[in-house]
Formats: sequence, structure tokens, C-alpha cells
Amino acid sequence: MTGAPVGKMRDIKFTRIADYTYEIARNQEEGMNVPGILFSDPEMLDHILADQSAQQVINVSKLPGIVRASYAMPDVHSGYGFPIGGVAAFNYDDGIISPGGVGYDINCGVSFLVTDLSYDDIKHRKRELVDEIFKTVPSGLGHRSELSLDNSQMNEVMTEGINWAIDQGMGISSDRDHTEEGGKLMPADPSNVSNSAKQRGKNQLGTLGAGNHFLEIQRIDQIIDKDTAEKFGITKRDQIGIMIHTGSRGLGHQVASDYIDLINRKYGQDESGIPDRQLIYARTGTDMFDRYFAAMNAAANFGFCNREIISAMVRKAFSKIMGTEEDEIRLVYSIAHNIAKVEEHVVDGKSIKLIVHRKGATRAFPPGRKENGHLFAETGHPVLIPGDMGTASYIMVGKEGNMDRSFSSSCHGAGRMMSRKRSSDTFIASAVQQNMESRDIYLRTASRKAIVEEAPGSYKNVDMVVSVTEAAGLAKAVARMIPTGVVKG
DNA sequence: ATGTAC
Repeated sequence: MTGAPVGKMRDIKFTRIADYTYEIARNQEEGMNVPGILFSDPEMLDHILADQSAQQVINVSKLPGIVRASYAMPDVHSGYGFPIGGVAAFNYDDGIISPGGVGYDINCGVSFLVTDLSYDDIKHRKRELVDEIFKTVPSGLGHRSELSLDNSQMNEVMTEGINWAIDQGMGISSDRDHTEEGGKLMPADPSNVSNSAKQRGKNQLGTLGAGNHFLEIQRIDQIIDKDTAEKFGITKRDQIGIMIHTGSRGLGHQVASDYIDLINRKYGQDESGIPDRQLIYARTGTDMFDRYFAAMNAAANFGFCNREIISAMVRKAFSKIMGTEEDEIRLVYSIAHNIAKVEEHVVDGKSIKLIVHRKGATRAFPPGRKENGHLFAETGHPVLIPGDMGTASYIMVGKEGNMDRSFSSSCHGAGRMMSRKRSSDTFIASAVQQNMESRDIYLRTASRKAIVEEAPGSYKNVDMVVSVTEAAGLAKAVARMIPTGVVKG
């Protein structure tokens, strides 16, 4: 049934307008330029209402130049200004860009690699493999890389993205076709990145970081869409893959804080009508817009390069322990889920240029978009969904028609259900680890804190998030992976 | 998420 109000909490009214799709009408609050749209189910709506995310969806809908709707993906939760799991597109000719709409971890994202190895091939060496990766890939807060870059190398990384790593022998040239935009976003201008941001990045290339960032050895658990899986190189149950979830580290974080600060100082007064200070933005056509966009792309390129170099370290570890060749560990895809992109979309029957913010949301283009590249023209590019460390992760692809539903965006993970603090108060590290061990998941972490804060019970059920994402018509599952070895910051 | 901080 469509059209009847289904809930009212915190004075926010939702109307079910389609399968797993709820609307917050434009008349909900004064100043909304577009409605809010949440992809969810009745059970998950409760989680949304328990935090600030629905209000944040409303706040975003009031920003200038927003087109069609302010969206929340099924894994939405509250974030800095914009919700995590939020998608907002602005008219490129008369809109805005907002650092809060991208998030502090610019190009936080995922790489997934597959091997021809089966679980049986690695199980007797699994601990050695994980230990080797844990030893060679620095993880945790403040842990430095053995790579130390000078200014000119930093500038190259920020303009060239993964090409820098490939030129250095830390990557394979074919990885370009398996990375969003070839792993090099443009325009990227390091001169718009502060010295302190560059300083922070110099010893962080090839580091995993902390929080929900991870590196997992996974086994293919279910192949859901056999044809597509095969095109992605996934052919059998128990096939071994490696998932890397990390971003642009301290460099991206510094770029975000620098520009939030700069924009606030320059436009804070003029934009006093803004519903939340944290939504501060630069308007299209201003120098500030161009500077942030080019700095964000520079940080994103650092993020792509970071995942590429970690992939090279994984290839090396597999080679040392398993005797595999570099090209036997194949990149399926590397994609961002914290980014703003310039994209063409049809709005009101006309194709227009937009600046699409995806913050904790994954681009999910179906076949037919040039961005897919030649390899994924027929399938759509892989959409990588990292779950929690004890349950599962997914590969999906965009569903036909999702351009009209979410500007071709999908969920980006399970989404937190408990705050880090509440997780720390709820879980005991040894019990979490033991539980994982009993399910054959070997865990190495840089800190005890990571174990409790990242306990699987802190997250929404990823299977449910994925099934709502499917039912809402955003993306469809291709394969489900389960972790067997986990490295956490 | 992040050298836990203006």
C-alpha cells in the first residue's frame, strides 16, 4: 500500500511511496527544497529514528541547488552534518559543494582482490599469512609507513593516483581498468592542499589506519549471480579473496578540516541561514568551490594509491607464504564511498550536470554508463560492500533504473548500530575474539580497543541491509563473502 | 574517521 503515513517519531513523518522507500514530504519543515527519501524497512526505520540521521536528511534538503531529493541509504546513521549513508546531488551551474557531504575520510573505500586459491589451499598457512600481512601493513592510529615521501613524490601521488604506485613497481598496470576512474581523479591540484596535510600523508602511504578500516582474507560463501560473478573472476565457493577497507588517512582528514575551516571563515557570515553549521559549503562558480574540489580529488588520489600499495603488500605476502605470482592476486575493483563526483543525470526529462555527494554511499552504475569502462560495460562496475568483521561482505552491481531512484547509489556497508562507547561498555575483547575463533576467523588487531569497538554486534545485520538495498531497486547481490582472517587497526 | 583538542 502506498501513500498512507506509516510512522511519526521525533515529529518526523514518513510516507511509504514504493517498496522499501519512505518519503519525508517537502512540507515537513520550512525551507526544504526537495523531499527526503529513505530506503529502509519498518524495522530499520527504528534505528534511523534513534539517532539524528532523519533530521540530517531534512537539513540537507534545505541546501541551495539540491536536485530531486535528499537521500538516505539503508545503512544510514548520523554523521558530521550530512548523515553517513547520505546522497545529495546539486546542480553544477547553480549549487554547492560541501566538505561535510564527503566526510573527513575522503575516498574512504574498498578494494577487493581474488585469487585462484581455495580455502583448502590456504587453511594450514592462514595464520602465517595473516601474521605476515599484519607485520608488513602498518595498522592502527599513528603507525607509520616504511615509505617516506618527499614533497615532489607527494605531489605526484596526489595528481597521478595509482599510476604512481604502478610506476614504482607497487601495482600492476591492468589494475587501472579495475579502479574507479582509472585510480586518477581530475582536476586534482596539490597546491590547494595545505603543507600540514601533506606532512601528515608523507609517512602514511601503505597504511591501513584504525576504526572500521580493515584488511580481510575472505572466502566466497555464496555465488548469487553466477554470470556476473564469473565476469568479475569469481567462479567457485570457498575461493579466496582479499578485501581492503581504508582511505586517505590523515591527509584527507586534514584537507577536510582545512576546508571546513576556510569555508566557514570566508562564508560563515553570508550563509547564516544554514540549518546546521556542519553543512557549510562553497557555491558553484566560486574560487573556493574549485579549490576544495581539486584538493578533495588530490586527497582521493592519495586514497586510491594507498589501497593500491596495500594490495601490492598483500600480493607480496601471498607470494612469500603461498608461492603465488603477483598477477595471480587479481584486483576485481577499487571504489570510493566517501566522495563528490561530477556526473550527468536525467532530471525532469533533461540530462544535466550535477555534483553528486556520496558519503557512506557507493556509486552503483548499471550497464550503459561510460564510467563503467570497457570491462564492465555489460555488467555495471562492481559495488563493494564491506560488512562487520564477524559476519559477511558482499559484491553487488547497480540495478537498472537506479539512476532515477538514487542517482545510482547503493549502501556502503552494514552501518553502525551502537556508538563506539556503547560497544566498549557492552562487549569484552576476549569473548569477541573467542567467538570469532570458534567460527574459524583469525583476528589480529593493533589495539584491544578495536576488538570491542568493532565487535560484530555493534553493526546492523549486513544481510538485511543488502536485501533492503536489493528490494528498494538500488543494487543486486552478486556474491557473499565470509571472513577467515582479519587485520584491524 | 583522525598525530583524541581552539
